[in-house]
Amino acid sequence: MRRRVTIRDVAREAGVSVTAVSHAMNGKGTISDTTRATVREVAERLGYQADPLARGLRNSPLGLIGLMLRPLDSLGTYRPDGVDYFTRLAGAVAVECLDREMSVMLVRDLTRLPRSPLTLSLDGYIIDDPVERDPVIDLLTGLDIPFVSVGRDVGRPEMTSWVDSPLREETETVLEGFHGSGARSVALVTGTDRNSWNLDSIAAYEGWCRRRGVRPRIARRPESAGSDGGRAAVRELLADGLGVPDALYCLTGRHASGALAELRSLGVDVPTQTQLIAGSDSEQCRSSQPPISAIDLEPALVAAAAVHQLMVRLGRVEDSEAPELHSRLVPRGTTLPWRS
Amino acid sequence: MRRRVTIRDVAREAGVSVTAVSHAMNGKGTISDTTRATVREVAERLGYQADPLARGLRNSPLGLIGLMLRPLDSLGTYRPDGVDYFTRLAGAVAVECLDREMSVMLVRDLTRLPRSPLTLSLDGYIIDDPVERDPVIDLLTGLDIPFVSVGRDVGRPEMTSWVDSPLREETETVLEGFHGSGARSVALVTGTDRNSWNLDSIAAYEGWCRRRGVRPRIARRPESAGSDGGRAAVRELLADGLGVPDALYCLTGRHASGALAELRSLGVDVPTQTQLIAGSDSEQCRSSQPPISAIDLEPALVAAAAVHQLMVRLGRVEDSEAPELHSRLVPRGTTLPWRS
DNA sequence: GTAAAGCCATAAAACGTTTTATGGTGGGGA
DNA sequence: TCCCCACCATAAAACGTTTTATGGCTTTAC
Repeated sequence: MRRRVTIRDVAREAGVSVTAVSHAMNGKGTISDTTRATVREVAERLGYQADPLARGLRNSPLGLIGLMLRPLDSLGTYRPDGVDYFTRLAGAVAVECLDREMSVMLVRDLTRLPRSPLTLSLDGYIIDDPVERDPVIDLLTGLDIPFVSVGRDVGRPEMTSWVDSPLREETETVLEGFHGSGARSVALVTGTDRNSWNLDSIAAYEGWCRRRGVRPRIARRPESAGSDGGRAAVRELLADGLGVPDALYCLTGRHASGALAELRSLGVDVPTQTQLIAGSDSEQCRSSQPPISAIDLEPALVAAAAVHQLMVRLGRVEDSEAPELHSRLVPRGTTLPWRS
Repeated sequence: MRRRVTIRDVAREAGVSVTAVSHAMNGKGTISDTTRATVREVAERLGYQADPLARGLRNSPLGLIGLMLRPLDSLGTYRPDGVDYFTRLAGAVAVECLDREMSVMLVRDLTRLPRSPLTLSLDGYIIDDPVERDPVIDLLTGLDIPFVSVGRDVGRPEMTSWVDSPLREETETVLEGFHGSGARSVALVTGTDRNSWNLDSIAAYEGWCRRRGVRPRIARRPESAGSDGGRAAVRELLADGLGVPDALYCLTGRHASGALAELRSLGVDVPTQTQLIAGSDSEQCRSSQPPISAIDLEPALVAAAAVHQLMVRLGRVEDSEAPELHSRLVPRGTTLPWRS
């Protein structure tokens, strides 16, 4: 019962050689039409499917790609409380793959040994938020494994295999929204990972400040510091002698929730005295008191775009235009009503 | 560059046989301590890792489990709009696995040929919401592949390898809540899939009605009918001559959003005339007007429990107690304030 | 002093494919 | 009649492991 149908069973049943079966099934070699038909018929009847492991041993594609969530690698745990962008992205990628007759597996940092099995045999990779000059990208490049990153590797301007949300416009939307509702002093709280998510947002913020004549106020805290990091960031900002900012843009949801708590415990009312937006929606944003206005990065769209581009690189689909990416501001209780 | 380090390379370098290397690495066979140490040292130096494909050919575990989302199989698409329980579950399972040095891949209906490659070589499976006497379970049982289901197979009372939310208590909470806020006639809208999610909820509902002396009113619509199904369910309920129910419990979020729309277009005010709760939270619930009160099934908890139990079955972990499951009612705009 | 019992190492088979190289048959051209 | 070639089919090697069977060498037991 345990035993599966092998190519030998088909060969015996069809009265031909193993080679004939292989050729008939894969359309290679030379074989007469009638033999091919017989073999295929027998294979179908027996429910034969080539064992992908045996096949993979000879370097055929497995129909399986890998997904690496780099921020979780550096975080150390794959279950950070209150962060759900990653689970949403992973689920969405999986679903995108299924619809394309492929599968996806989630993979840890490839440069950390021991690697989990199979990882070097996958057909391709999606790398979410690579760090600057990410060693994983060196590894994949060296092994000739195709990949697409979500977010640029900021240390490799020449690389083209990436997709990303329009960070610049997002930042612009947030800052202009703040400004439009009267906020003048707008501060930014970012993480410390050197990925495009942090660096591009900072650049966009600084550009906007320059154009608007606003003095930039930035606090950086490690992503791993969580809400404590957000609290500390607020204290740091308040210590610069420029007073309480009118608005705060925290890239990560956990920083935002810490920042909100700190502001309130300092007696600063949100949103009337200071408005707050998180750059990445999460459960913590939704369940804070008041719930934090946030940007929904639409991981489903990101996944669709990334998978599409990877399929192009794998030659499984022709190079059509990729789905457009855009994110969405979800106003909640930490922003004043904006003109929409 | 492309070529990986093989067991033969290690053997040559260490001056021993291939067998010796295999035994040294896997702790099997008989080998002296000194040889083992040498081999391990060489393997480490060369960065040797056994090829999982070659290894799998001999039936060793791949470190990879499969996840099947049965409702999506019957739905036909893996990307149903407005349903996010599945992506959340998939992501959470992935993350749970990573934290255990395993990987997970999402897999389509195994009984549908052609199967995607690798699927029959996986170490184990998690099957979300199996249907009654699910053929997939027959297949896995026949192949001796360990599995855990999320939700019971209602046709196999003898099966023990499952985890589930406390559906009975959930239903009880919802119905008692309705009752406590004055609702007397409480109707139920379910799907038509014969899984424990639907059937257990119905049983719990009927039991409650009996105890409370309430006349049961149930409408069933296919899950695939989406919000149109919800609209139709409401029309069906209103046609029974018992008037507008005081409260409605719709198991699926899409049915709930259709039901809400239909009620409002019929001039029934929600929540003052009829209250509404969805049994499974989703984006559609959150973005309806008004947002629909819903039960968050806490897919992260479900995933943790399921993965834990599967690891026990795989013998990768001793049989400790599994994480407790519970879900959470999220009150929004379609319920009256309840005493909490 | 011999037999039995470890101990250690290895050769070879097996896993299920794909691919390369080879062979056999029949037909057509010279 | 002979040779070459096209056409089919197959044997065998290869992929990188694990496992089984075997054998030589030391000890230990009697």
